[in-house]
Amino acid sequence: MSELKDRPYHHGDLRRTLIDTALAMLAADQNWTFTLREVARRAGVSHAAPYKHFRDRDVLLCELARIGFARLAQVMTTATSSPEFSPRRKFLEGAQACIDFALRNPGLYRLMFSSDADKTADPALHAAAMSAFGLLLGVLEDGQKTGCFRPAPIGAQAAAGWAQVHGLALLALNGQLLEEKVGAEPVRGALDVLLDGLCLGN
Amino acid sequence: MSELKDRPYHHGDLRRTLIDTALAMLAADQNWTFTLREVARRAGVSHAAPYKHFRDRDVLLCELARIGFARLAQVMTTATSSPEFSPRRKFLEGAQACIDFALRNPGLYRLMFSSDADKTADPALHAAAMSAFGLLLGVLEDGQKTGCFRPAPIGAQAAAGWAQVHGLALLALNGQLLEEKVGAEPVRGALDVLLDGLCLGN
DNA sequence: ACTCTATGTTGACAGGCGAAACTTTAATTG
DNA sequence: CAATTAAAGTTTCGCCTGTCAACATAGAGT
Repeated sequence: MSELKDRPYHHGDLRRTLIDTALAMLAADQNWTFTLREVARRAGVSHAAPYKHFRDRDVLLCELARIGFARLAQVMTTATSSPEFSPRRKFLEGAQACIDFALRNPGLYRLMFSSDADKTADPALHAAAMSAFGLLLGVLEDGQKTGCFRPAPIGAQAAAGWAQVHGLALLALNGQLLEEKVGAEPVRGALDVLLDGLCLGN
Repeated sequence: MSELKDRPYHHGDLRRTLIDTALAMLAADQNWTFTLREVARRAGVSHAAPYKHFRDRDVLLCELARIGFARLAQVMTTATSSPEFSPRRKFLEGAQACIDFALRNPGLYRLMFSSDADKTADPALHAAAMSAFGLLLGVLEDGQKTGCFRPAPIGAQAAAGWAQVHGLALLALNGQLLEEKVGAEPVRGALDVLLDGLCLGN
């Protein structure tokens, strides 16, 4: 590779480099069969060096997932931040943003929702995941208050929205939304179907 | 274990035994990190024996996934077969059956929808997955014909239903449908929300 | 200046995948 | 019915991974 051999013995910020390298690998690989040794190799560092920064592989995975949720929350926030959007529009934009994120970061998205990243073990990861969920709840509450959404139990609506978006993302990721089975714009179409169930007056 | 040492050199039906053993492991493990050697060990056979029946690990995985889809299609079929069910009821029963299946067979369900079981590589697997999808399409077509469901593009409705059910199943599997976040009966509630979007007259 | 400690390195071990070479058994066939 | 052949299991091997332990180095703090 292009790694200079004259790198000083101490890397400087290996922790960050490892994270960045792993994120790059996740971005490049649809596969996401991500080995710690490979990360070390690409970072130009010995195979055991990562253990000075992460107790074991799962800790690194958790950290990556946490970063993923933070990024996801950010893109969803910006997608839904426009104040003149109707709740319906906000829901749509947020959902699309989430699914786009999944398609742009397939490996990372899979990791975030895989059971490998044990959310119960890492409070920071759990919090990051919850912040994305909080955005959804906010949109729903807002929509109910303004009379745009039906006054159904908000938990049910949240479960429906979350499941729908997550399900669409995974199906899209796996290439299972083929046009001959599901039409030309399945994501948009499916979200419209769900929104008909969320919204009043149609 | 209880394996008799006087097993004849030839196992008899190792292929079937391997599949059954692997299924049992999937049923027992939430984890589903399933090693071929462990299967061989539990089947009381040397670690290379499986290769006489499956070219590599992925082939066995594909076969397991295929069986999973066949079973899923069966439980969904029986759940929706009652002729006096309304389309709405049929959808609900089919969806619940699918989610119940996922909860009863977490490892198998995860495998079925993981990218490890590459559906494009195995036509039989693809066909099995499609047969489950066909059930959904049938219910939707029926519902539209009888005027129970809205006359929206059926691909969009199918994508919505599929994504919703799959998403709910995965979230439930990951234990992410906690009551304080999402209410007491999130699955039923979420399905009702979606059905409001599918059905006419409400 | 000298030590201490965080950070890297090398080497080792267990365990997994998969290939090759070998052995045993069952089936086919002259 | 005996002999050959092919199927099904076994052992051995190389290469990979995660993880640990022992050692090396350099930068920080007294």
